Parts: sequence; structure tokens; C-alpha cells
Amino acid sequence: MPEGGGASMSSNSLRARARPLSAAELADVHWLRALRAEERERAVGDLRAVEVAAGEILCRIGRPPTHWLGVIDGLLKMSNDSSVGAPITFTGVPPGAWFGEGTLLKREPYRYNIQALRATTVAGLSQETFHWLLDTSIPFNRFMLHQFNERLGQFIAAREIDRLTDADSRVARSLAALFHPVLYPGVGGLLRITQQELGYLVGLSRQRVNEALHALQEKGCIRIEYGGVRVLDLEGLRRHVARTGEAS
DNA sequence: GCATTAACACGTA
DNA sequence: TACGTGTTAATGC
Repeated sequence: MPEGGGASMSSNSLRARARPLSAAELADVHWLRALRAEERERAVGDLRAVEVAAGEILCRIGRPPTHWLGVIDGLLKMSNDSSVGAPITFTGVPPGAWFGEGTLLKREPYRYNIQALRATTVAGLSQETFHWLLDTSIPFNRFMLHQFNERLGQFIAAREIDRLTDADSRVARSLAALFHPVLYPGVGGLLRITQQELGYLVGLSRQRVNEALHALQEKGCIRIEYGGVRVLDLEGLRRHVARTGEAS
């Protein structure tokens, strides 16, 4: 799938496809565990899930948000509007991630597109319940603070990745970011992502990503699997630096 | 020199 | 069959 483009969809059709979450899916909504019983009861009653097809755009720049969103399974990406200028993928959104609170808090339209890179299950909490939790639940606010704090760390890391010139290091650090255990607890040891998708995320060709992955596998940091990457040494990825001089 | 695109073979879901 | 991976060749900055 090329950068940008993809299927169009109204929020109405999303609403029509919404269903309650299964017990297993609810268990994957980690912030629920922090809530008090009555808060959790209301949140669970409000949560809905939708299946988003590959290429579908879940959030479109300029549209008003209606829900706080989380990835149950699959993979999304956050990007700018390709019609405005060069298409830029800002970040991948893996399982376990919850996002969109910024637009809800500011009560402003989306500033990014959120598009499914492949078939993805997305959960949504209505903005009314989101604001109710924000107004009443200290555990929920604590979770939010924690999430913001971790996000800030990711932001700094992203700046650092941008300054790295070595392609292998860029791939390593980008992978490490996607394996963030607090922001993306749903990823586990295996990240389901194709080398093509990783190329869009890092800003490299598929062939160069393939080469970088093999180099990282050689170092024992990861294991390449069909349609994904298993991380064996997260710290090694985070600290990855360009190999200094072979014999010159 | 290094990364990119294009092209192709091959293996897997 | 459709898709993802591994690899090579030609091209560009």
C-alpha cells in the first residue's frame, strides 16, 4: 500500500459497525485495572470495538473527535495529509496504544490522519465518558499523567532518531520505540509489522530495512519472523549505535 | 559510498 | 492466489 490514499469512511459507518468488547479484549484494556469499581463499570459499559480494514482512515485531519481510541489488535499509523506536501509517517500505533486524548482535551479537530496499515481492531471510549473519568477519577488522571510522561520520552527519542544518520541505528531505535512496554503493553515480544511498513515508519526503502534487520539479527537483538519482528534484546536496540570502523 | 527503485524468485498464510 | 521476504542490477545524489 502506498503512503497516503486509502479508503474513505464516515464516523457514522464506524458507529454502525460498533460492538461490545469481548472479555478477552477487555482484559487487554490495561487502564481499566487502575479504576475504582464504579468507574470501571461505567467505562466497560461505554467501550465499543470496531474492525477497521487495511487502508481505512480512522481519524481524518479536520474532523472532530468523538472517542478516545485504543488499538486492541493490528497496526495503525499516524501521518500528515499527503495532499498538503510530502507524505510523512510520524509514528506507528501498535496494540495496547491509547491515543487521541489531546484532541479531546483541547476540543479541537484532528491534526493528523490515523490509518490502518492492516486489518485492525480498535476500541473507543465516548468523549462524554472520557471527560467524566477525567473529572471524577484520580486513578484515571494518574494514568493520564503517566501516559503523558512516557509520551514525552518518546518525543525526545524521536528527535534523536531523526538526527541519527546511520540507517541500522534508525531502524533499531524505531523498533525499540514500538516495543515501549508502558505505552504499548499489547506488543509483547513479537511485533507484527512488515518490512515495507517499517520502511514507511523509519523513512527507508524496504530493501534497506531488510538489510538493517539482518544486521540487528546478526547482533542477537532481534529475530526476523514472517510478517513480524521478535525482540530479544530491547536494551541493545535502544542503545544501538553505528559500528565504528571496520579496518580502514 | 550509500540509498533508492525496479524486477524477479521463492516461501508462506 | 496474494502477500511478504530475500536478493540483484541499474540509477541518482
